[in-house]
Amino acid sequence: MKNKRTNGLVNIKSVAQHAGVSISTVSRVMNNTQSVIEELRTRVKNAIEKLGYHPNQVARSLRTGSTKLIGFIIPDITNPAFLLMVKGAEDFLKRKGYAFIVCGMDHSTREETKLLRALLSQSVEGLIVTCSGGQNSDFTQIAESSSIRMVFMDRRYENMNIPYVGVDNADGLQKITDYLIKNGHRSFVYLSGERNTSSAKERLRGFIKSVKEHGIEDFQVMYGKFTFESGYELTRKLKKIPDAIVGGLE
Amino acid sequence: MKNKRTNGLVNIKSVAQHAGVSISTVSRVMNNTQSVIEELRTRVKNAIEKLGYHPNQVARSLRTGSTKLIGFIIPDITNPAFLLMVKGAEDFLKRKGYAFIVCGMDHSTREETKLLRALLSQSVEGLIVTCSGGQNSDFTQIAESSSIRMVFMDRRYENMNIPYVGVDNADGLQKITDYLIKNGHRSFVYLSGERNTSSAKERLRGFIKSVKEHGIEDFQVMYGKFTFESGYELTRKLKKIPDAIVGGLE
DNA sequence: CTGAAAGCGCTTACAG
DNA sequence: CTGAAAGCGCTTACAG
Repeated sequence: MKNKRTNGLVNIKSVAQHAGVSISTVSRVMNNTQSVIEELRTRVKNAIEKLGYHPNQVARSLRTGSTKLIGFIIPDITNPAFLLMVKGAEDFLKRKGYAFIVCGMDHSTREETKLLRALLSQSVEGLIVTCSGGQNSDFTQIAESSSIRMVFMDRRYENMNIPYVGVDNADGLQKITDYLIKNGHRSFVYLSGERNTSSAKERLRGFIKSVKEHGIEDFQVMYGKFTFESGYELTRKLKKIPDAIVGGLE
Repeated sequence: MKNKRTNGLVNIKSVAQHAGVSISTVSRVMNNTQSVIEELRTRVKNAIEKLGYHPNQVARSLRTGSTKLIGFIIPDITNPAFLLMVKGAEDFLKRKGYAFIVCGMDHSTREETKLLRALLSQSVEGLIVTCSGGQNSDFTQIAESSSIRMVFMDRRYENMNIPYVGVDNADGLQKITDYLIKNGHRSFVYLSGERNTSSAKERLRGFIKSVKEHGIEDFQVMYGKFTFESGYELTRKLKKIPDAIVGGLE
């Protein structure tokens, strides 16, 4: 009943023998893919139950090409902001029978490329990516030549023709800044996250648009990272206190 | 060059044809598992490079029984405390060529069992588990009959003969409480996390041991969850303010 | 409705 | 050193 190669899982053959049917029949009962007469069906079900059989998903994947595996690539696995987005997807896809490979690449473009390769080797069926920076030509090339299904989340590589899900960063920051100006603030400091990420660029664009439209000239842009610590450090460097500080951080 | 079943990945056969060798030779070059004469070796390497070949990990897994996949089961994927532990393991195992399936079970025992089943089906080679509560008989039974390699992290099921990595909760809380008593505090409120988890029990034990040893009788234990919010709510319920509040939370 | 057979893409004894 | 063949555990045409 135990087998080293398969983590001790019983295989379809042993179920078939135990039930006195062919493996085809066992497969049909499991997947409900063709009708099987009641008699055999119950024998198979009993055997499955008795042996504690669970189908080997690796073999199934190889055969069907469907791994039921989705890969996530995010900048930092310990940042709750990213994990909340992952959880949203997880709650939905778990019900569809998918499992997840979540990988952090520590904001590293090289690591990002390595992860893409690793996840492709694992034959993930789809990939959700919050990318590391402004561009990554290796990543782009590999992804495009692989025909993997993929979607960007929160940040994207703009030169790639890949679907993207994210908030309207530019509009959000513009509205925030409009609001501050409407309330009488006239001098600004803007704190930006990693300057080459799409989200940082879009947010800055919204801020700039607002101050320009209102003819504000007293503003300064500071670049840091998408962390609380970075916001703290940047503000400590301030020479003079502005009317308002706008944070385009995470 | 593209193939629907394999996400567009080139297979070993096409590499072999392109290089004019057998697939055995391609495999040997890739895995460096047997010597191959220079001439063939370079032809294979060129073919691999040119076609952008990456071996299908699913097929390799089925053959070798080694999926290079480690599963994590943690109570909540959005809680940084758990993710920091995951990251520690990740940093190490990534260098060994392993990928990760991280799953949150929302503190649900039923979900925990489902995840175990799913991860076994995916043929993970090992499992790292921070468990949901004090016991889960389905979980125990499935795990034990599967011979999966497994280790508990931070919390464990005490009735299982499985390795466990965690801090010495009892000793820690005892020292904290000793310290407070030494500094003159005489009345205590103890805030506990989910009362049936091993970590909550151990911590409470350390606290109790300390107060008993010092003959302190003015203490009260309150049960909540391992969250900041829970700590807040519990303290709001306090009728009178003690000398010290001891938090056995995360 | 059922079973025997082919095949998914690899690795690895086996024979030469 | 190399290739042809078996086999990992499934699914799915194919024949009956």
